[in-house]
Amino acid sequence: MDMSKLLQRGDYEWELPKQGSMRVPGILYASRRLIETMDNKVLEQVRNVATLPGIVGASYAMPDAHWGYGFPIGGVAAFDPEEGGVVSAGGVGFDISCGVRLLRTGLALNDVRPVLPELMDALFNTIPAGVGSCGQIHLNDLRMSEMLRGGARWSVEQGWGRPEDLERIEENGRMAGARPENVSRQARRRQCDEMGTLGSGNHYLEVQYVEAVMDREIAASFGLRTGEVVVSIHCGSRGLGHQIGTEFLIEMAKAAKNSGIPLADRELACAPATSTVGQLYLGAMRAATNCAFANREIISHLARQTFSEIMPGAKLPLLYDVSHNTCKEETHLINGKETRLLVHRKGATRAFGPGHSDLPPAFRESGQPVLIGGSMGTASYVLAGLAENESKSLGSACHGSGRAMSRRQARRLWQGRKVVDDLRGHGIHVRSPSMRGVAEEAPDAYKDVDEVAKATECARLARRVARLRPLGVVKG
DNA sequence: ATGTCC
Repeated sequence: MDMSKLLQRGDYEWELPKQGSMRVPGILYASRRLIETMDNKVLEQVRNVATLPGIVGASYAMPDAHWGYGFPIGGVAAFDPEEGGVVSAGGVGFDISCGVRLLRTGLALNDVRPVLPELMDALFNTIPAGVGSCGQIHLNDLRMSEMLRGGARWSVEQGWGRPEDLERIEENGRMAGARPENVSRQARRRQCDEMGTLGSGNHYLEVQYVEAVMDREIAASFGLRTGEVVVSIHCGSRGLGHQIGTEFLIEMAKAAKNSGIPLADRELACAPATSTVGQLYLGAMRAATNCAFANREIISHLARQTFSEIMPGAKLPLLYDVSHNTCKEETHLINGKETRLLVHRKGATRAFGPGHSDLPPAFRESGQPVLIGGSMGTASYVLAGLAENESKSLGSACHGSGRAMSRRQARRLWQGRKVVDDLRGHGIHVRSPSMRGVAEEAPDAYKDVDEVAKATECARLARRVARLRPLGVVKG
């Protein structure tokens, strides 16, 4: 990255000063090394987002930021609807409400290792993965609407999940304001056989163990102990979210033009939040959020069934489920005034700190679990939100290690089969329908997750709680 | 991310 455009505000904070048509400055949180290796495109996209109507505070980039569609992945931007603020489909991302959840198992590493190959085969056979994968659940139009309105609550009602999971999902597993009637026939059709499927790309189910605990008190309150096996699930709203994103990008391109919003990049397509298109998108996007919540709940149910067959008595309680591709209505303190905002987090995780009123009682003292997915061969992290991030990043943190290179570049450098064999040599069992997908997801195609997690803590966005090591991966 | 170009 061209460092000459940035002012260093702290060891882990960099400002892109307001200039030209920018309405607010850009703020990037990262170590010098992470900033240096970031694509110049990230800075350009942070700048572009800062020009959009109604943006408040700043256009933010998290330590894992990289180049995305219009908005950077690892970007946070909030807009005030009463000041002409916009909503943007590209600011949410194609995979609406993509997110991570973490299940504890109560099992020790040594109990699981002997059955690991068998366990991974069973998980791979039970949980459909890959592009266009279909599941056992088929939804007609009526049930589709119920799912889109009910989210994870609907899954639980159908018998695919447990009632006690719900308070451990953002929004209690059901996003209010969902408008199933705003979801097109095409989006519904793409989703009708895809519930309970993982999808492709960077989506996965990983069996991991707690390798190290950084904050003993919070780890204990989360029920995480060194050597315990956990399961992480990373996926989103599948074909439905993608279709909604695609359709509304077109509608928003028109809406921006009609509303006279100048776009620095056509990928920034957006509509005033109070406009017809803006409201239609919010209703559809919230329905897609419920689809993602429902999907992760069903996948958890399948994982629980599989575990109980191989490890009788294993319960797999949910620690937390949080999205990292969202636009949410939240109240934040802006210039000393409580303001209702539309907060876009694209490849960024909500990370509310201790005492936040939106958190369930279980996390009021610790702050919200922040689930950070690494790449296949490296680590994942559990962090906890910090109250001081409210004024820094509107209560947000990073979402993963972030890609360090394009998929095409990764395919040129590695062969999927060899990646699987290398990981097997490190004790990690990979199951995937696509060796091409595995090559694209090779561990070295990602940034160093340890450095990203450290920068997130040093920037005071979240506190590191535990480091997770993969044992087995089902990869889409 | 994605019925990876209806």
